[in-house]
Amino acid sequence: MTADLEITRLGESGGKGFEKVFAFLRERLLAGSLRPGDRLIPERDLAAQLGVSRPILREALRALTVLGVVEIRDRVGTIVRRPDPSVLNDFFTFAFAQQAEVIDDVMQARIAIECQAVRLAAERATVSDFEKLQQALARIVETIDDADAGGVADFEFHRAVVTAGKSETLIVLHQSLSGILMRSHRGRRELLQVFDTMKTYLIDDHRRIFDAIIGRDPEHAEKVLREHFAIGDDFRRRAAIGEPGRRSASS
Amino acid sequence: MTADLEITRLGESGGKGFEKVFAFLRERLLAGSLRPGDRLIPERDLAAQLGVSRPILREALRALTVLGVVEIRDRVGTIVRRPDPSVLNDFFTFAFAQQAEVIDDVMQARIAIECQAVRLAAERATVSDFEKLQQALARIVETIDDADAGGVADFEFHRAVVTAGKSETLIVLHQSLSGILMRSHRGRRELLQVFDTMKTYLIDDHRRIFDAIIGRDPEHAEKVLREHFAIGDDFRRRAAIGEPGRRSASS
DNA sequence: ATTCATACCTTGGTCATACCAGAATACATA
DNA sequence: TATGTATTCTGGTATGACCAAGGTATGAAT
Repeated sequence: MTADLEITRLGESGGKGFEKVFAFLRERLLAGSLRPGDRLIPERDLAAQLGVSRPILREALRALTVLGVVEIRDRVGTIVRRPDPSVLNDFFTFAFAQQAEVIDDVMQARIAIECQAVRLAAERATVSDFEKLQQALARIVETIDDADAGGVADFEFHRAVVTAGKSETLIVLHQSLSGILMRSHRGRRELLQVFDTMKTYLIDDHRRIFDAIIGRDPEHAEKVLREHFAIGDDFRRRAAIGEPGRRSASS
Repeated sequence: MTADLEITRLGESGGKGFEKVFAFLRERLLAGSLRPGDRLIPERDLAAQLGVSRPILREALRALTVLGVVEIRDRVGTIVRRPDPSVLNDFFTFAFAQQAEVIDDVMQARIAIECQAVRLAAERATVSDFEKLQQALARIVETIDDADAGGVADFEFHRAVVTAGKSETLIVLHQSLSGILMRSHRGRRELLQVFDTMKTYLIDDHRRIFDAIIGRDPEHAEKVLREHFAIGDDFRRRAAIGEPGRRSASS
């Protein structure tokens, strides 16, 4: 369906062109005049009705695009999108990137998200989730000797945990934060730092997390996951100071 | 200072105009070639170097603007901004507008953030933080009979807790999530649902959280905070189904 | 030499027009 | 009715131009 905008007295709208248009569209979007799935009228017409040129109208539409509010489909039209939190990725990428020193800080947020998610997972996980977790766990065992693939498997397991939590918001935040960590040097290095003593830690810890979820024990699940992060951090810390870490994992 | 972009082999960059430019700028921003405070070269020059027209270049710049990455100053230039979390609010306004059903989900994320933050707070809080928390606590007691002010005081306390955690990432996320919850109907209603039995709950719970932080006990702090949320959720649930909730707060 | 007023250049803000390519649609044909 | 083709519609992009005000250099006045 095409949403025909009721344009009324545009001249008095404050702002200079872009600001005016953007504000107008935002109002329509937030008020609900424009609903997900609606298709805006053609750019030329809309620009004319709003009293601005097409380039300016497009600036506003593009701005709404990066906000995930609308989607401009080539040779089709501009349609209102269903609020999709995934656009947060772009934002977080900018917000936290380039600040290498905040990686540890971002990690804290990831821990926060996962610890909450694992609780929810223990309550909400379905049989399907169990299977996914099982597979992820198996993958970790399989790739235990491959640094790269192992890192991916590790990440996938954690992602499966969060997914099992069934919280869209947590899933989105986790995805965003993971992206940041992935891009960081430390994040990549982490994937490579797999010495022998780490293998059992990796496998056993993840299995315990899995068991806790299966056992529907949120409290224990979080506890185990939290320890998992603590130990991982310990490993990373040792690696950072140059200690080979060939000794046992006893702190 | 003016950041002169080293343009190299632009033709091969994938994407169609806007996408190409946006990707290029994003890469520069993320890589650190462009740092906060830097001023981009004039639009005309930049457009020429990137091989696109000025309108397209402006679309990309405008997109970066809504992401809070750069700031276009009229008749001055485009300068790279320091990551400013405040733009998240504008963003979330769209992302979760009129989607009341996701409020509970967002709340899960808030719980996640705060539970992690309170742990950190118990470890990192300074004397200054203690004072802030003390004041926030006192404010809660003062405004216990005022629904509006009380709601604000409650929020301020939680904010103080997160702040005391000294994690920029958690602070940013908390602020954003709080913004969403504030704007929601349920969020506002929550502030109004202050029946008598809730008063002691409000005061006692927050005091216990405060004590746990003072006592440098992360484990206990999280436990208390989590219970606090659970009870609050219980209150809200009862209010939602119409039960006056005059009974005691026992489970 | 210092101060200050003025003209000039720069730079973002905007508009109008034009062309392209492909999706959507209408229409003619088998 | 089914199908292939021509037309229209729509976004994607490029040019060139004009405006207004911030910056700056110039030069006169002190």
